[in-house]
Amino acid sequence: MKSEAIVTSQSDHKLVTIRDVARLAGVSPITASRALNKSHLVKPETRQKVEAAAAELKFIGNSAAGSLSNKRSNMVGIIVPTLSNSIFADTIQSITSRLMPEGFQALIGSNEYCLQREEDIIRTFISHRADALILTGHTHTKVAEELIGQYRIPTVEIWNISEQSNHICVGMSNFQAAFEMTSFLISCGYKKIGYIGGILKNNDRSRDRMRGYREALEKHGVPFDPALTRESVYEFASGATAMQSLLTKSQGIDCVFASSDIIAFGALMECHRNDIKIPQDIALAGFDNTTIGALYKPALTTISVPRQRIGLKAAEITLQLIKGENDIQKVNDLGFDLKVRGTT
Amino acid sequence: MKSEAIVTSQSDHKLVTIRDVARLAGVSPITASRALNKSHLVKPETRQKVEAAAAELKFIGNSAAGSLSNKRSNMVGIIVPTLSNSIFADTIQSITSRLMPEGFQALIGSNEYCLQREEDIIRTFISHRADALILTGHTHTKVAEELIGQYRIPTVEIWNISEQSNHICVGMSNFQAAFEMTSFLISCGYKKIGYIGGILKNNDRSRDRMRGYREALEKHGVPFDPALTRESVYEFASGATAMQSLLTKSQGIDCVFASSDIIAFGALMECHRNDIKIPQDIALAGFDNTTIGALYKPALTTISVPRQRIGLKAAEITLQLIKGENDIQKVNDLGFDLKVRGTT
DNA sequence: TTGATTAATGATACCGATATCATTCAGGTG
DNA sequence: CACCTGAATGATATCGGTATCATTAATCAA
Repeated sequence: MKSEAIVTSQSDHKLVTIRDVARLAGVSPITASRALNKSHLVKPETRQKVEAAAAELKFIGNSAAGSLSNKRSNMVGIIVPTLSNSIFADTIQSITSRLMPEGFQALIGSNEYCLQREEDIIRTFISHRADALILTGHTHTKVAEELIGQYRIPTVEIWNISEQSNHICVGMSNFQAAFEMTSFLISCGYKKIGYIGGILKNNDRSRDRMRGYREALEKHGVPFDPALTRESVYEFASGATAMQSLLTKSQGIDCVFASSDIIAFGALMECHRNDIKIPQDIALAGFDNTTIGALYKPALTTISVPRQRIGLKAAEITLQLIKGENDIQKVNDLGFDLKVRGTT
Repeated sequence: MKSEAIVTSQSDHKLVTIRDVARLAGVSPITASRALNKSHLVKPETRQKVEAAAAELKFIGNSAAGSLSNKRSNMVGIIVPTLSNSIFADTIQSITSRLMPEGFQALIGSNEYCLQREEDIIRTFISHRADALILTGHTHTKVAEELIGQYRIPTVEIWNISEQSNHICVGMSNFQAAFEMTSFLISCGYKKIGYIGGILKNNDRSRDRMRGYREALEKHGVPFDPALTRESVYEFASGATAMQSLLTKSQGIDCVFASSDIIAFGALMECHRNDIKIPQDIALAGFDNTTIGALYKPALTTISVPRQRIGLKAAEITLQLIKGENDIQKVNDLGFDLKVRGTT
């Protein structure tokens, strides 16, 4: 039977602390703490008493106090460019589902493709003393790198790989993938291949994909023509607009490589709208292998990126770093898959 | 000129604290604290000294210590069903963009449509002493409600509204929206209207939409026929499957109302694949007003939900609650828009 | 002139957990 | 039997901020 005082004022309310639990269990606070966290140090019988007391009081420990004392926040900061497309959401999902069971809370930030915002987010993550950071790509502000260094935050980069990076990275070669896709399109016999890429500024993934397109062309003796390229944000409508621009201003294009399925699908819609037959009138390839691209008929030729595996591996490495392990491979290439489907 | 010792061991490293800042600025720690947070309490000149010292040392305060002392974590917990579709991402985006400038960090959790997982997330949010919670919908476990009560966490519910809820809610009437859409479809002359809804279990939004569909039918004298309904998760492929099932097993359907654009678009793809003309052979309506639905030709008839405004208003109310304001409207109906477009 | 008021700053204690260093006691050893 | 060892528990200090109360000096009304 539980007696409960009716609390009239909100402010004078005291939350249950580990001392309350300890008192009810008849042990000292430290023993209670040990019983709840490092149970091998206490007698099973004691542990049960403490657990019963904690349950009875619906005790939820104050992790701020815990962090302050043991210098571990049990939080991991994750920064992605945006949440508004499911590509990064998948990665976040797999990171958190790996970290949560280990008792970590993910702090999630989106920088909206802005490095300064990323720096700000990193600053708040550090203020919360995140035990580790997971960042998208290699490109960060100088100050951000300095802060990471000064506060010694283990950091993992995802979605691109490079030997030159300051941090451990988990992903695939965006350059290589774009190179292979472009080479494939050339091998299909397409002569005038347009390109719709993401915004290049401060975005190593976009840059590497563009570079892959360009170098593949050049390797096969096709001159790179900037007039056949467009930049687009990762939105359907923007992809459609870019496609429209290519269709009107760059006559004779027989193929378009979009550096994201989102963009590609927007382009697809634009063609559909104008009764342009894919792939008969113009071929189309994407990047990322989204569900919608696979479902459309004809299905979109694309690069399959192991989004979930990137998240999982990044989480795995993060846990190792937090544990203090040092023998971790710096560049973790998880590969990609060229999915040849109906649009080429 | 800065002299910097080379730190060999990682563990003996001390982070800069406010005492270091205070020492460098020649003031006491509390004055330094005040200078950085409640600057109106110190002389401008002092503030500048402290700020200069903080900048010099690249000081980033430990918010765990701060929270512990002033009993405010400056964190707000947000739980959505999933991140894997952009609908909730938009709301999160607008919540965080309102909260960040006020100095709040969002804790984001996705329960994957599972109430028990929601309860677990709430528990970790409480352990971090989130100053407030923003939850999706009205349906939570009993324990979750108890914890929210015991720990007195101000809570806002989003994406549905109800007088019966225990909490302040911000959204629109999913029932009313589905009711109006169905009524509209009936007024168009469609005789046999199928329905593909989200999973009903533990999901008040799905239930309310289904109820809206059903009651609209009945009000117009059309008997509700369970054989014309399907449940689907919020994925393109699942919508396609449900559509396929309706097409094969429920002959004579002339219209389908899908309770989400994601589902509707999957259904659209299925029709496209089978050369079923929309809206000539069958009409189609969605819910949520996603960009892809608007872009497709014919564009999808749908319900426009003020996703960003829901987030903004929820953030606004959250801030008020944290400030201790009490005169807040309990039910905040932000309305919806019936977008009649090409598919009906 | 004096008491009152305000602005600016500081000393101390405290938030709630846990690291660290005792302490106690049972059981094993030479 | 003295000694050691390890298991279980406890006392105290500490993490890094800030609330609270105290102090000082300057301003002002009576």
